[in-house]
Amino acid sequence: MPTISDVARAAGVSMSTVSYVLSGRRPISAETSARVRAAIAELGYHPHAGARALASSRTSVLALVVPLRADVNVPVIMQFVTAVVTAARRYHHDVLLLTKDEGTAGLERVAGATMVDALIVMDVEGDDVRIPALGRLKQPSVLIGLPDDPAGIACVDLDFAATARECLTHLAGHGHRRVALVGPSPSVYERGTTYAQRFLDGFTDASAELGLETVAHSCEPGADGVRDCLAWIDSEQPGTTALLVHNEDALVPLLDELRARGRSVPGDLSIVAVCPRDVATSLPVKLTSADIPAHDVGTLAVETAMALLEGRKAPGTRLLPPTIIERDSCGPLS
Amino acid sequence: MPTISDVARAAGVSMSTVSYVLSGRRPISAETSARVRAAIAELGYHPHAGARALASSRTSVLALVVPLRADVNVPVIMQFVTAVVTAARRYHHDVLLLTKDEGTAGLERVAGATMVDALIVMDVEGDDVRIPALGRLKQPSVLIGLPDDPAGIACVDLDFAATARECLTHLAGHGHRRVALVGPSPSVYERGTTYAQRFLDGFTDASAELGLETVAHSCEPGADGVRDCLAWIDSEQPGTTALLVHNEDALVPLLDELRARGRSVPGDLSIVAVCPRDVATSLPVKLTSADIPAHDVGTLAVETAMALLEGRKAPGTRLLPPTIIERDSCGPLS
DNA sequence: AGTGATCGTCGAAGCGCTTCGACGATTGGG
DNA sequence: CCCAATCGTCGAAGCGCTTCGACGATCACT
Repeated sequence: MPTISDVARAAGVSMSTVSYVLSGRRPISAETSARVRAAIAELGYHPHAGARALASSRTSVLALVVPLRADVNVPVIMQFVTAVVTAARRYHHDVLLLTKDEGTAGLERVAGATMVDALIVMDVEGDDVRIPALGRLKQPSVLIGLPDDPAGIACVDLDFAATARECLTHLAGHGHRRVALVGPSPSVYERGTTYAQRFLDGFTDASAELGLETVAHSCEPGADGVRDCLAWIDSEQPGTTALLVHNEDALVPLLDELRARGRSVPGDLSIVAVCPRDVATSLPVKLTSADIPAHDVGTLAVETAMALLEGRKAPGTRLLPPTIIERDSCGPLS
Repeated sequence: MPTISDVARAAGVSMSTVSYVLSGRRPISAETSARVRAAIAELGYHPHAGARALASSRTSVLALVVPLRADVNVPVIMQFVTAVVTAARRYHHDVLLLTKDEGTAGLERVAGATMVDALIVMDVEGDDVRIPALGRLKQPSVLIGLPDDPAGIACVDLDFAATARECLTHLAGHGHRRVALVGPSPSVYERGTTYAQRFLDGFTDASAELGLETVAHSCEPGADGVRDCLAWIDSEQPGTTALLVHNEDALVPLLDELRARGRSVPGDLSIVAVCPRDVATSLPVKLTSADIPAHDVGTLAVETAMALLEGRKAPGTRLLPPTIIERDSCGPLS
């Protein structure tokens, strides 16, 4: 492995000149620069990441903390991950993957060892113990999600309250007056994952504003969970004409069950789903949906982290506005 | 941030003694060791990863290259990823996540910069251009999958040929003589992902050995793909009594379609699926399946990498034996 | 009692890089 | 035409750690 001094020797310049060619932090003449670059290519030189980190106290690595749990749709998680990795690469950064189950210790380990420049944390809970820990680190961090008290940490997420509102408005616009919310698994609420609560709050508020009759219920995973949830809705609010489904994994069994009961979509029942595009379009009925912009949120999280690293931009909370995409699952009230 | 010399001063020893306490590479008296540990805890000392990497040329980081493509089931990919991360942590290593779309350049970048000690590469193709590139690196690597020519690189995977054989044997044991293979998306075959081909080869061989009548067909994603595939099978081999499904994403639309046609499982048609446990058990019919042991494969990949790093064990190919789990989708021929 | 080993510790070299200060050579403005 | 600012480059000082060689002390055998 050639070092920077091999390159310097080959190009007939000093080490520092090579360094400045690479970093652009001082002006270097075009000829020198060209000679250095030629030497670099010739020798196949790669700067040693550890040495660079030691000398500059910058690592060009971002930590990303992902949940392991299965109660949130796995492909959605993966979309966040790939968005973060892809965006990080555009800023010449790599991504170190941590799992949520390491908890606070994992954050402190990678931050304390100066393995990363910044941290991005997914699946934060309302009263997440990791938030005070993040505050103590010398690296900046960005949350994907919105805890009760961000304590000055930057947050990025979809505006779930506004999303619920938009969905209800859409349904109301089609004449629906009785709507039920099929929520995530109860474990998501219990865990204090705030997106579920924010969606529910938005749902409740908008329901009142629009003068709708609504009920809401969580939905256990699996076909049984869906059946129970539908049964609950039928008994609690008979005559429901539309479902707002905030649960990707319930969608398949839900459509199955409705077909089994002979209830057509959107003829007998309208559905609006909250899910990524690809999920909405891969089902037997193309679902009218509020998009989960995992790609945008992940990208924005990286951009926020970069802004923080460059010292610009006060951290704050960025909630992306919802996008409703009309497809085939939402009809007028018959 | 305290450094090792702060710790040394606080404990009244030399830097090297602190280092030896931490690494255990030289004997240190119990009292000294205790004093050093106390100082470390007191000061909240964390060794600087870059400095350590520079001095020792070891990073305690593994690279993991994941596919971005959607033609292979995303939750399965995620299972590999979490298995690798979890196993790596047991060996005090972290995981740097790369995406396949960076190709050879990504490998060379992280390896050239000495960011990682070893690389684990998922979704390798038959004639994968990354294999020669991996061979040129100074770090060892492990493939999850089996290329045409591993060129001396260690490989870990499920034995897909044996899996196909076991599945057919299972079906034959239930009296089935006409079986159809519902394969992955054509793009998986075209891309040269060998697991699909190995499964098909095992299927073909076992079919001959067992004297079965069989056909095989790839299956495009979505409900339409499934319908086309079923239509092809019906016309090509009427009287097929069992399906061997090597395509997680086809499972849901397949069961839908069969129900729509009024064909009961396993009454009219038996199914054996190749998929992870949780997929097999989350469908309306609990599927008899050959397990995709993503967790085991990921773990084994990490263990192989560690063995390589420690210089023990000649690299080679480890194919895990299949496990068939009987559930409710496979019945006797009626 | 003599002699290797081994134990327990220290000091120093060096890993490969960034960055600061210095310095001669150019510029540009007044 | 002079002075200050800028350009282009060099040398050296670290960044925080591991590891090698050295050395006195202890130990286990003869």
